[in-house]
Amino acid sequence: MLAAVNATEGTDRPLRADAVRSRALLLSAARAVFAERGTEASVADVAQAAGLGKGTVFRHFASKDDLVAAIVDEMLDDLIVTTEKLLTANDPAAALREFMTAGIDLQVHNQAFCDVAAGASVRRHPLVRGKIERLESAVEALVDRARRAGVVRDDVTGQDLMLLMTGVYQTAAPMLPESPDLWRRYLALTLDGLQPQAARPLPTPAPRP
Amino acid sequence: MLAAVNATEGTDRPLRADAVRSRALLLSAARAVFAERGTEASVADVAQAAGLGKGTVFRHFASKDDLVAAIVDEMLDDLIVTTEKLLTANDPAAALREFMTAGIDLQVHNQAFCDVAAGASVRRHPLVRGKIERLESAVEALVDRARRAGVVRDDVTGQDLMLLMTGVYQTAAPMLPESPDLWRRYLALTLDGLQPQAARPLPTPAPRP
DNA sequence: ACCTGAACACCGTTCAAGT
DNA sequence: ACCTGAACACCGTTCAAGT
Repeated sequence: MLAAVNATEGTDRPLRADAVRSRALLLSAARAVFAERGTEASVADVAQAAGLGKGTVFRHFASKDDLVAAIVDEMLDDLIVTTEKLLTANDPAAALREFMTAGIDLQVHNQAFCDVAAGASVRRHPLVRGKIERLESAVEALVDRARRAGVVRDDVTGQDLMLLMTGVYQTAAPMLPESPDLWRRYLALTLDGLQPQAARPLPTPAPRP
Repeated sequence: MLAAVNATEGTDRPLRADAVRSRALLLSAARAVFAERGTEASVADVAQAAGLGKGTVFRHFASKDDLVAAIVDEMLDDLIVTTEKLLTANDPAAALREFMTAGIDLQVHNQAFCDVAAGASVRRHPLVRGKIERLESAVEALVDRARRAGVVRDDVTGQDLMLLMTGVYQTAAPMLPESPDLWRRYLALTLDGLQPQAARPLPTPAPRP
């Protein structure tokens, strides 16, 4: 019930060699299993893929959510790096489009990431929330640049772009088994709505950052 | 394992009076419970809310999915009626916007409906699939009218509008607890992208109907 | 310190026993 | 015919017993 016996409980004294190995095996197994079958794959499945007992999972991660959060955290790091690189790209409009493409691609190829992008409980996990905010501020900078270049309407925010990124994926999701590229259609449609020329006043303000 | 003992198994001889009552109690309880807490509420909870044993649920519905499908089916019927009424509205652009609003409103106020609109397994249920197709053809007619009036770009289909309806909801979903009206922002943004003036060529064709 | 599997409270589903 | 709750195979999580 309480804070649980995480390997790094409070103070982080060094792990024993076998524990280091177990942790790495678990993370690697979780990456593969959750990517393919989503977060509803069982903890027992992850433990088996790692060649360990399922009790060991809970020695290293206080809950299944904590394990999922660790995986998703890595993926968010990758996306943050990609986004920050795009901040120095030549074409600000293309940079914005490439951020959206990278984020949606991640969801298409990783079932775990799109579970989280949609409402899964891991979204509220402190580790994940923090990373989402870091990503959001990088995207905010990306939008600012595009706005100054006059290639995006001036009433949209970085958070809008973040939400639209997952929204575009979700729009196409029901058809993706039959039409794996359909998300590109709804991305294009969304980008058309983001043009300054298309702008009509929005009825609801962006939520406070 | 097999087709299961649904109350209307194959031939539908009339139900006994107590069975009619039980079925009605179950449907009514399921409506309330699933609307509030989504489809992850347990069958035991529905049974308890109906004042019946949980075994009774499976006498009337072969699986939990069948029960959810019965509820969602009713909601789709309502949305179909609303949509068909809109076919005779004066303003074709407003009619399209009102369809989207009605569909999103349903998701905002009914957790079960938005579980299904997102990828839940019930989406593939034959009962639900059939109703979605009926709704889709009504929406197709709505789009045709708007297209002929020149108020919507000519490369979008009824299915596009259906997918966008659930997509707009999903876009706002993570923020809805804090900003319950935020979906109106993304609906407006999406409608801006649907204007003929905003249209740039789309990279991926609509899936075959 | 770390790993493990049996044990617990849940879930959807089945079915023998009651009316 | 219909209802019921115990029983089953799962799930996430805990923890005593092993190394």
